[in-house]
Amino acid sequence: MSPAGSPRWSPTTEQLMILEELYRSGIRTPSASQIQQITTHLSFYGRIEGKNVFYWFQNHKARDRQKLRRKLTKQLQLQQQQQQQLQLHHHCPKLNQDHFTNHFVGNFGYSTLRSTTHDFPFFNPPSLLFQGGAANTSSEQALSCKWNVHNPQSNLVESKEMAFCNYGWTLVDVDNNQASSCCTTRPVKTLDLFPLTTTRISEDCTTPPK
Amino acid sequence: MSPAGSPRWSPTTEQLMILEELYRSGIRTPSASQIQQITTHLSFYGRIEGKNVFYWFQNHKARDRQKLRRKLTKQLQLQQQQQQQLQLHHHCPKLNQDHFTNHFVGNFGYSTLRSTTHDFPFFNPPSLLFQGGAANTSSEQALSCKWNVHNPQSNLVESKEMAFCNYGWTLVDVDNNQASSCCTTRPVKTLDLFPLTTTRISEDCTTPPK
DNA sequence: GCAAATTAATGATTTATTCAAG
DNA sequence: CTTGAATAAATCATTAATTTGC
Repeated sequence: MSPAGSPRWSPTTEQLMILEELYRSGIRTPSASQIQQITTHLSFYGRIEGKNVFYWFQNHKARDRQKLRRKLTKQLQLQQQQQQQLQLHHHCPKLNQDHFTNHFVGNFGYSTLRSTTHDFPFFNPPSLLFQGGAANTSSEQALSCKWNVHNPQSNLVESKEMAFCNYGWTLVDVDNNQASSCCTTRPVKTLDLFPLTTTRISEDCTTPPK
Repeated sequence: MSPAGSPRWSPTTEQLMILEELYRSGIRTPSASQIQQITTHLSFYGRIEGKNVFYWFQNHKARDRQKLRRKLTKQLQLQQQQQQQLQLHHHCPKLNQDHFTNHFVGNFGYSTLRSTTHDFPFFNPPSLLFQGGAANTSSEQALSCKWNVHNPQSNLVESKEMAFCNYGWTLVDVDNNQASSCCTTRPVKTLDLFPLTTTRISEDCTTPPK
């Protein structure tokens, strides 16, 4: 029933574990090069394509956020309920200073949580990686585009290449092996994503965080 | 000041005219192959990349919808205002049949328009096109992915290829030169997008619609 | 007329929502 | 119900119109 091609990728346990490891390590929106490297690496454990890696991170990030939001709104509701219950039970016993103070503190706590929901405290920027060769410049008329750009700062002509990333296309600076400057430039470093053999992965993270 | 590389593409007049022509002809979400063909065609009039075409359609469609929505809400507001004014001036003169009829017709007109906003009456499905060769199957490990899928219906193994389209990646059925069935399958026909020489474009639409 | 300063369009990204397979 | 895949909405950022003062 599923000999060669299932219409939809489903990650093997090892693939999932590695992906989650990478996610935990801070990677959220891998670049094209990263995706390629991850894909290559994970294809050792089973069929996988670049788009699968791409979508996995996309969804995982989104659903993390979603989970957080729900948690917070639930907390908020609980808090509000508790407040109401307090008010109900005590039923305006005196309308004294204490009453108002309590109320205010409650609201304050709420708005704090809200703002936390918006700018997520997602660790440090992702640790990036670029291999020596980068994406091999394949046939000219392929679906990836290449072009040259004159950099007024360095007064040099850099060749750019379109690669998929972050929905749609993203630029890959071919010369520097670096994410293009047209995106908000994040600190891009040359780290190795897989410095060890992957056996180290199966250390203790047997239960993926629910 | 803008010799080779501007960080952002800005379409030439001809390019714009052709794009709008295509849009008017019904194309909304061109497939990878379409984008490639359009890009090739438009590159005759100036620098252009596949992603530009892709984004252009994305944005144009979205902003069309937006425009429509605003128009309709404005209409709605006007109608409601008029109704209120009517009620103020006439001030329940008789509460007769006519009054209610009027009111009802107003609301009816609105809700009809609303539903129109949702499932857009965008003409017929886009007239598609696929050239003979399609995307040449370039180097194996490039940023586009290829794989095989077993089709239970035809009992054949089809090769698929990832191409960019509709945000992120989309499948291109290499064997059939046809958009993948994983997307909502629209009637795909083999029509020529540019049957005539492009000189026919500059007929009368000298002023792009503001 | 013509540049500096604002504003409006619109190209490019990111985030949220939806669909559908398992 | 989970989650891979796809689409739509919202947002950011740069360019082009335009206004304004000279």
